Amino acid sequence: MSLPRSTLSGLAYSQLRQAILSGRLAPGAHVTVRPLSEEFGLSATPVKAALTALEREGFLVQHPHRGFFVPEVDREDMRELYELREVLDGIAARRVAALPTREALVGRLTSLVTDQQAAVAANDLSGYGDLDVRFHQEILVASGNGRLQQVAENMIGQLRLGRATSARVPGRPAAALAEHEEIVAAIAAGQPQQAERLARRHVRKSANALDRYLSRQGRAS
Amino acid sequence: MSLPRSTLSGLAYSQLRQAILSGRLAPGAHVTVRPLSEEFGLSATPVKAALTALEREGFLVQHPHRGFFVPEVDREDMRELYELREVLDGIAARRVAALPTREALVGRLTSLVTDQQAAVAANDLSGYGDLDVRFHQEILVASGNGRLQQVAENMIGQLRLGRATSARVPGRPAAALAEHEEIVAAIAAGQPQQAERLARRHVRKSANALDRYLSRQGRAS
DNA sequence: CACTACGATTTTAGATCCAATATGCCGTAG
DNA sequence: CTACGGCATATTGGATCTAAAATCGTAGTG
Repeated sequence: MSLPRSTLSGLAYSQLRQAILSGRLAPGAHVTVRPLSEEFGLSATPVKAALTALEREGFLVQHPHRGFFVPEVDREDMRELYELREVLDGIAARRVAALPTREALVGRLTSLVTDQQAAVAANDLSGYGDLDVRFHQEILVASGNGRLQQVAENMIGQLRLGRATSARVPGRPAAALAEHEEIVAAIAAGQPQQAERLARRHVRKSANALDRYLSRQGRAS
Repeated sequence: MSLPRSTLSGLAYSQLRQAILSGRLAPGAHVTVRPLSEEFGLSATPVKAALTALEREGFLVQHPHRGFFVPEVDREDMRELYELREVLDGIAARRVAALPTREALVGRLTSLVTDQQAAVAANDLSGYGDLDVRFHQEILVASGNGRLQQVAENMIGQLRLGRATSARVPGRPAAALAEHEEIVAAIAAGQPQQAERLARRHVRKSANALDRYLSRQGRAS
């Protein structure tokens, strides 16, 4: 949930969020007010408001009287985040599989899966990553539970702070794609329990693949 | 006079949060800055910071250029909140049932269940309600997932905004108590799957009981 | 040469001030 | 009697300014 765009605070909020998620403000960086207010052409007040809002969402951490820092998401944090995503994505899949009006959603998901196949075939990792995020977002939005959507998207955002993504793991995109197909099939068939089970397994497998990959990388370096 | 050892914003935050959750600031109320800053003996700045923080957590809603209002939690909101709580409490129960060090937790939970039996026997609804919150909080804290704890406690807080609680439903406390005992037994026995299943069913039953009760009340009025 | 104490600088936290916007009331016209 | 429009008021959103806390560099001492 973002602050209203009509206010300057809202403007500073979205700019800052973008800067953090894009990595322009690197994890560990000390975010100070004055350079930002100069960059945005604003005074300190709306920038501070944006900083406190982002702190509440986990995109910044605050040390009293020292300021705001971009958090460093370590493997333990990733474990926490994936553990939450597992159940959140699971309940979202369960819900949409029970929707009488899920026809249009299934169409959009099928189309996204097709695009994902093309991206995997072309070895376009970054493109696949974007499509993957959109796939999960479609399901979250369609779940009709605004709070669920908000919390899950926040977790996805925090995961992006740890620059590592499971799409980087060799062979993972192809496997994830097959799991996406299974999930869509369960949703289309109207099988809530199955959809939840598959969605949870999908997230769990992504988490495990990434974790194993990072541990290999850690030993290699 | 002793200055607050933390920040004044933090002071205003906890005071305000308390005022909202206790119902002193009723749902629908327009929360304005100046009366609060006078009541707390602070200037506007820390009060505004507290308001924006509470807005991010769902304890206030903001209309641009109009201000902050205490949200009215309707039955649809309660459905959303309980749906989330179901999976959050479920994963927490699953985690603690897999902990090798769950002995102390089981002791605390057993003691809480005993107190709950006393409260139910004495027909002390408010006392039971507090013990119920503490029961679920113990499990969340012990889960070791800080983000899970934070999100789940936020949902519990938002549920408290809807003044209705399942503890008010005739017969529900006794039933919930029995479910608590089952959950503790599954945790003590080290059965993660069973613990998750029972915790989810427990939340679902509370939600259903409350929803049916409210629909009866709605018709009666 | 290392360590500590002190002071200058930076930066946050808070207070106060100002402008822009929404609301509510009242009078007037239809 | 109702609907519309403008004026007065209240309240937010934002800017500026001050004070306090932390950091960093430097100099002096053991």
